[in-house]
Amino acid sequence: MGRRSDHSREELYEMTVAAARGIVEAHGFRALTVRKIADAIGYSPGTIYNLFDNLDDLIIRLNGGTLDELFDRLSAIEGSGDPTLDLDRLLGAYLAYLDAHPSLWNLLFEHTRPEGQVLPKWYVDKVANILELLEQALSPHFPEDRANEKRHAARVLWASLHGICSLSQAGKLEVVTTQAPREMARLLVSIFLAGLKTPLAPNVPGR
Amino acid sequence: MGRRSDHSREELYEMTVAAARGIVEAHGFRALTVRKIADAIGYSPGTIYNLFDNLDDLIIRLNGGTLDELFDRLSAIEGSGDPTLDLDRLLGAYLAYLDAHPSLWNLLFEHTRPEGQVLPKWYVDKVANILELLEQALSPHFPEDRANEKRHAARVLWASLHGICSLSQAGKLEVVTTQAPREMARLLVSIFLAGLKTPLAPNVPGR
DNA sequence: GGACTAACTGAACGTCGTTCAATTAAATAG
DNA sequence: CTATTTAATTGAACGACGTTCAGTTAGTCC
Repeated sequence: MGRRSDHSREELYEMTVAAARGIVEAHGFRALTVRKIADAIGYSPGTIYNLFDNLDDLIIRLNGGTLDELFDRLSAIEGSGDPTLDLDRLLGAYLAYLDAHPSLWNLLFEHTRPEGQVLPKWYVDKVANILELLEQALSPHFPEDRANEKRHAARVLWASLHGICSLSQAGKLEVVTTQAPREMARLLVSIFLAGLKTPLAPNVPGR
Repeated sequence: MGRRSDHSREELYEMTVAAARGIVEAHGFRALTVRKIADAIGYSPGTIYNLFDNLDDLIIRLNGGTLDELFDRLSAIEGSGDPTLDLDRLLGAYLAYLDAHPSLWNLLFEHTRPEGQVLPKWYVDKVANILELLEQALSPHFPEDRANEKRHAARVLWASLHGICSLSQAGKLEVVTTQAPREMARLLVSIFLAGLKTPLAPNVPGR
């Protein structure tokens, strides 16, 4: 069979990503194969390689969409100026998304590129946008001339949250509580904020 | 060819795990295949299935050894009773191991079992042993009747450290600094400890 | 020395990501 | 309107993967 033009290139692109997303949400990221995606959209595997470099590329695009969604949820909540309150809201929205789309969240972090490959700039930018929201919430704790420390703190907090969700979801924490990640994340945020309230933290890089 | 008995079953087991470890350290965990392991030890792929349930099982055994090594390094440092000092030493040893064996550390956390599979008890116990060390270091911050909170705090700290190392190693943090994980981990520990020093943290579940 | 057991092999199965010559439809030119 | 070019789509093919298992052989036991 030759050219079909049942769908435009853009339509095909959207269909492919949507199909991939559907497979991941329905059967987990281990079930995501090029052949299954092709089946789902009614095209052959080869066609997918006309749209994406390879499966890794496709996954990164899909993950980009997930980051967009996450950003939308997080940026929808307006800041109050109180870090404790704002962080609590951000955390709530984050965990709500994780609850609603565990498989997508999983794909976001469990997928790793082959060595040597770096993430494209547009992807890194999406992450930076989310980190920006965290920085905003942390702002009251840092004077303007300490923007760099704020940057670091936001990244540390983000990475820590990720660690909690990641390990508990993977069952690698020997946790008994059912609602473990939520409680642990709350505990982290409270300890973290209490730590930031102390006038000067020791051990800060560059001490 | 039939029975060879060039090696005992135990020897064969050790050889296999060692070969797997060598491949991971040399070429990363994506390069770890049953066929390559078999090549490395001079046996056929089928033999490996005489020793392990499957590749997942083999990897978990290998990871078990990594956990043992990590525990050895961490338990070698004797506690001083000062949480700041002790945590700093633990962190140092942890990061030193991560530096020395990045690929093993990678395999430890990037490997995920197929859904439904749970980690064997002996594996979970090894993790618990490491967490015990963290709990010990945190002890001065918690009275004896708050052992449960100590438990939680140790797990939160461990998971957070993991998140930092994981994300920065995967290049998913948009970090510019080269020595990023080390600095970030130090920052986390200092903020975390400062947070624990405050008599009462808000939002802690059940406090 | 013959029967039994257990180790070991290697071919085979089904799956995967990926490539590419061949085919065919749309787009363009004359 | 026809001929030519261009681009989309296919499906077979390749090499590699994890895993299985009938068949072969070497050690073990009586």
